[in-house]
Amino acid sequence: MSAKGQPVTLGEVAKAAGVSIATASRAINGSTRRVSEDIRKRVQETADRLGYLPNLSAQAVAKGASSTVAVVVSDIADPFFSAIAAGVMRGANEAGLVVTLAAADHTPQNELDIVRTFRSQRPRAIILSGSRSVADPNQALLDEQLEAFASTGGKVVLISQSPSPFDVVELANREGARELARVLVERGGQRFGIVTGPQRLMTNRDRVAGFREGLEESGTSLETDAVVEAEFSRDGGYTGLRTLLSRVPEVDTIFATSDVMAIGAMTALRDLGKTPGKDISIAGFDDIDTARDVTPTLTTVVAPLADMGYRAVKLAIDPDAARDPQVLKVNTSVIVRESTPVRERASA
Amino acid sequence: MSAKGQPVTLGEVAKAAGVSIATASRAINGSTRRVSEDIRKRVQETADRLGYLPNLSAQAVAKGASSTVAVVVSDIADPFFSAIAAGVMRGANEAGLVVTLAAADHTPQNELDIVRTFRSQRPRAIILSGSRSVADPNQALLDEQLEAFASTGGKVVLISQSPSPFDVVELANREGARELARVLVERGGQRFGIVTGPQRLMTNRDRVAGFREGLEESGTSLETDAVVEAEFSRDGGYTGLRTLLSRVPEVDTIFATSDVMAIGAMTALRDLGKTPGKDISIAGFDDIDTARDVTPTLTTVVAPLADMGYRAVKLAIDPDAARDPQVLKVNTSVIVRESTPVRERASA
DNA sequence: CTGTTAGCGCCTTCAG
DNA sequence: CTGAAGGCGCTAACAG
Repeated sequence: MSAKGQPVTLGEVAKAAGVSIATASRAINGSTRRVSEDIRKRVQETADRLGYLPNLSAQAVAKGASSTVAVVVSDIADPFFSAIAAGVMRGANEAGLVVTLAAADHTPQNELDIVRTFRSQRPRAIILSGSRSVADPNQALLDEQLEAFASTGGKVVLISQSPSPFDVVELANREGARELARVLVERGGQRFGIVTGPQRLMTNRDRVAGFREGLEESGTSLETDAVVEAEFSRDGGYTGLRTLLSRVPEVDTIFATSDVMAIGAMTALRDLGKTPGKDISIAGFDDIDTARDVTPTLTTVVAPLADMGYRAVKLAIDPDAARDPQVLKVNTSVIVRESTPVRERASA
Repeated sequence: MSAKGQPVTLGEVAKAAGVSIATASRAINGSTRRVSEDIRKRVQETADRLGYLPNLSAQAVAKGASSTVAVVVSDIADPFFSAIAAGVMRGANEAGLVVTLAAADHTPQNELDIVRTFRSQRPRAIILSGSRSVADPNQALLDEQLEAFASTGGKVVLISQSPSPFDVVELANREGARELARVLVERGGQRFGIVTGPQRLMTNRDRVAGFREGLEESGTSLETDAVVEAEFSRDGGYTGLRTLLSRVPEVDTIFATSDVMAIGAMTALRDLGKTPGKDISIAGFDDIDTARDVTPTLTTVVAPLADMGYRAVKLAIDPDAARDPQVLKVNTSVIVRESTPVRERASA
């Protein structure tokens, strides 16, 4: 259609329409469109004809505010984070915002670098998803960056754990795990084991603590060796389960602190010649899509991940910017599937 | 630390360091840093002290080129696309580029809107992933947008099918499916069935055509009713399989044109009282992570998805911008798992 | 090597 | 309601 060239500029549209550049601006992108209707139409038409598209960067410099929201995830290929990202993108889309995404790859240092780069973009908001760590040396530096961003008018939303100086969308990890424990006891579980990700991540701490509480409330308890810590991934679930079974062979019900780990654990069980959902019950946390596609289908705690992402955006663009930091607690529910059949009590 | 305020600007750094704004620019962001070492150091130090971060938007306007690469996916929660996105992000990160992402949600109209928004961002490149459709009325409009983007110096890379006026990263769908067919015949398959996504998508066309070829080369063929079309999703796989079995009950081996569909089909099989990998063999395409976590583990055609995303970025930032459009063919390989056991030939 | 001077594309007072 | 002028933060010639 056209040879190499430069994008059409607002000035060109103005000239072609026979109006000033200011009028063109008001006609096309103006917030308070106080422009006579016929001129507005004329300008709009020539803009369309010329294929004019506003330059967002230029708008951002001029207005001092961009239309971008920046999101940090640990790993976009992890269904947990991609579900959150999907929700964020839906929310951003509704608000006419552009999403920029970066993966920290489970490395605090990367997270720090990413936030720095994001700050350079002057986004409207930065959304961080991923568990908070305890005693992370980088945490102070990260908070410093976020604080600085917030102090220059940026919004920070954490999909993580409170307390925090910023808005937080917080999953009811503890409560969800507690209810799961109760359900599993009701279904006849007696000897429990846990395969968990690193305890330095609050998510894992809370889920383990909650599960313990639920057990105790049901009059059961956990043996000392029955909690195995491994990588927070499918392979971690696999190795973690083997360790667990070698230490406490007689467990009948296993809680993995994420579905991804649970799925790895189920494969490990099979490789040990045991049938998950029959020889041993197993449950996870998150309710990722795959949970209903594995065999047996996986009992788990439902976390409305996409919804959490969506709500994080809503918090981020809340017009009442000067309010106090807010905590949005997100509730969970337990869904029982085939992996945790009702079992006979040996001594009841 | 600091009260509400504006971000630190280059001008402030310059003043604090006692140099001109131009020198500060050269010292910090200058490409050809022809600045005396001691001044450079001094400027850098005061920049750090003040917490200066360059304004990317301003840089983009001034330079007339941004440091962004824009990516369109159909659905980020789909493991197929999130794997590609992961690769893109890795590549972009290596090149110091920022990634902006949008989901078209399988709707051509959305895709068009997204590309328009992306054009406004003036990204360095736009990467489109997702199959090309045949006879899509929006296709012309989309191509027009992309053409316009390219004609103003933007790079377009398609993770899709050739031919195309743009760079393409193309998966060997046809060849992969053909090899899969051969393997399945070798393992004793005799009555084949296919569950496919919409034939309007080139991806499905090619995979079905290739599978057919492979069968014919092996002296087998497909019955007329044995190809069922359904939605290109897990649920499509589920319903598609039921239709297939009701039409041709005696099939012994099924090819689903994606792993996601295959997984839905496996669940459907079980719901019909049949055991996948025993009563009926089944295979998919893509090798998403879940393929090795389902039971039985899924035989499939490996598509190096993350790698494809990575390579798409590399193509996008290829310095030799003025070269002819390039097609990067990506090879596949078949991986045999439990879902396709060797079976006895009934009549051999 | 450094500073001065123009811009980049757009928005936004401020006059008319 | 419209236009002229200044400015957003930064880079890129151009002189010294």
